[in-house]
Amino acid sequence: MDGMSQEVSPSAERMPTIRDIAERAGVATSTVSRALSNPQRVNARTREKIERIAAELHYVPSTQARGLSSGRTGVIAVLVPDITNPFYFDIIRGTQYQLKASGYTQLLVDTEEATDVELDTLRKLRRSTDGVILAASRLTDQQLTDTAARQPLVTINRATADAPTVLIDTPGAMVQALEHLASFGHKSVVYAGGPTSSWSNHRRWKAIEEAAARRGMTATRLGPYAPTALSGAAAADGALGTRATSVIAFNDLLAIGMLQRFRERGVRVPEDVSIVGCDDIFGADFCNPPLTTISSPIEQAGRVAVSMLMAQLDPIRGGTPRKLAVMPTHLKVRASTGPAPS
Amino acid sequence: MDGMSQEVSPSAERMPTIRDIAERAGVATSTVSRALSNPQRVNARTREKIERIAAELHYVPSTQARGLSSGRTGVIAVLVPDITNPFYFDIIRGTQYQLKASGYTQLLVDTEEATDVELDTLRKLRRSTDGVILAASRLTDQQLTDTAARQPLVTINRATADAPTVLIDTPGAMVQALEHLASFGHKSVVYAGGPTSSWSNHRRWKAIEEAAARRGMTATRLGPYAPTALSGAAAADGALGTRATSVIAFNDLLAIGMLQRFRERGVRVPEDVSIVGCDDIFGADFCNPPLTTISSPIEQAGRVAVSMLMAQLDPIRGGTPRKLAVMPTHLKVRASTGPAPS
DNA sequence: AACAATACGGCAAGCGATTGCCAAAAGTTG
DNA sequence: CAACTTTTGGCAATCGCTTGCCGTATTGTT
Repeated sequence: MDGMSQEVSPSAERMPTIRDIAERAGVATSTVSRALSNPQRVNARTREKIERIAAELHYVPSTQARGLSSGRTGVIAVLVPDITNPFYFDIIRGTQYQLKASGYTQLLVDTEEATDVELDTLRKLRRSTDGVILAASRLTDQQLTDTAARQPLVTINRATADAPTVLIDTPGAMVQALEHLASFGHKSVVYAGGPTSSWSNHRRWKAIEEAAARRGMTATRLGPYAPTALSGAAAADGALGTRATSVIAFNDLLAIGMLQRFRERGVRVPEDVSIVGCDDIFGADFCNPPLTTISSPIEQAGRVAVSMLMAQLDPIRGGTPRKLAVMPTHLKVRASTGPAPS
Repeated sequence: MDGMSQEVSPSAERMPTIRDIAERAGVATSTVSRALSNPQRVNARTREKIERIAAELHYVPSTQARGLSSGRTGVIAVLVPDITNPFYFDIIRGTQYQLKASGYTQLLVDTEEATDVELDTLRKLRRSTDGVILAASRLTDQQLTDTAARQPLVTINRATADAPTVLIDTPGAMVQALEHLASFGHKSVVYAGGPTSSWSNHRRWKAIEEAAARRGMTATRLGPYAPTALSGAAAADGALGTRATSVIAFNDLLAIGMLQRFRERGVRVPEDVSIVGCDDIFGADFCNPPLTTISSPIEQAGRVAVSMLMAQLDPIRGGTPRKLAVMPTHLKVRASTGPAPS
């Protein structure tokens, strides 16, 4: 008995390498490498033998070594401003799903709504990823251009000339929302704006401003507010100050926060004020009242972003990469909007 | 002009390596390596010079190469059963925050509530990560033991003898919930159970069963239900069949789904039936009615898990690793619970 | 002043794969 | 059957960085 020599610490036994396999199989390491990652390059019998031994040894290739020599890492980074914002769940879901299907690993990073964190992360990731998907980037045009020149990139909800983009057509739906409100007799609307550095925020406001002008409605812009339920209180109070009868919020988080604040202050929704959110996040359907909001196939946006990135990484198989994909949106009418108070 | 030779594709220019820096600085690569990752090992003047050159060149070390030679990857994987379940947001937030502070990169993986995906991921990750945090693992005890023997591991909400664990004391709060219901005169409670493979699920039921027995209440177990709002409909219908006056749900997702279903069916909450959730997720405070639920410092659980893992990875600095941390919980009473119908 | 200790930098051997190049073996063809 | 092509496998260089081992240069100790 030599039970004393037992090793307890994890990963004590050295991991098998292609060399171990090569020795056992009586071939060179190059053959093992080919058998495992380029099967048709090697004789079927040899390959089977190698595969069997690899399985016996519980061989797992080292992504590090593979990446070092091949130049590819098999990792795609997905950067989102705030991981706890439910809007990004579905995007993340979509990218994760599609990346997995393409044999890539997803590296998820929360950039904390901060430009410098985003920039810094991007820099660090340049070496260790094959590409990145940038959701709702807070970067300036110049920064984005520079970044796109340095690493394969796809943006979501942020148009650039330099990188493929997936756009969710919320501005289009904002117009629908406005018409919906107009049909209820609302003459005035306030837009509870999001972060100044958000590109979508500007687009949404522009769309509302224009559509309101066309319809002879008064549109007021408030904010910026942080895109969180907490900020909803400030936004609600601000909206009340304008005496507008309806509000469109930058996103559902903000809208839900406003809903809560209105309730606290005894303002009835939709009797006294109508409110429209944006994104149709988790919770929009069960808040009180359920929120009229702008819905879109967000998970699909994530999937599309991945496929655009894949096309960029492998231009041969991917064909001419699409430079722009626009996801359709539609207004989902629930109970937070109603006739204007008379 | 030789504008023709311009390269357009991203990452066209070769990335600078320590060799480039070494040449420019007139030192050996080993010195550069030390200056950058072991600063006190090299003379201050040399180091500064190297750092300056590195900055000029926009040098980014290759994590691949670093990992290959050092054996450490700087990556910690966090595995969660379902990335879109809001419960995990805060955990993820917590781990992300703490990992970043410790200089690690977080690799987030969704195991799709599937044991085999979990196992497979774990295997692949063995080579490419320094450790893993396993939230609400669906593995069997045996599988968990094997895994813990192979790679540094910390579990959340799943006790093992073989790995440090962070437990959220929901069973304790279940007792509180039961007493809360009892004080309202409820004589019967149904537990809308979660996935069979969930360890927490069993613990929660055990706690309820015992506490109910002590108090002379009738406790019925229903399920298993998928821990999603969608399954809430089935759970609600099931609960109605038992004629119990109160229900405790496996988690808030399920509880919120039940809330919606009860509303559809004209069952009033809490007048006809009281309902208690678990986790206090995003949405629990603004659903209709706001949900009485079990709350805990979840983000902190994530942070604690990371620090336990760090202690495991570096036993010298980390001191004797704690094997168990229990996060306190408490009942958060909102409007979904009330007096038993007479 | 003689000796020991310490600081600093270089050499070179890896880490575990991939891959271009080459030679031997096997298969084709007229 | 000779000449040629295709398969198949091996050799060895690389990828970029870390690190053990050594030789000097510098500083400190009696």
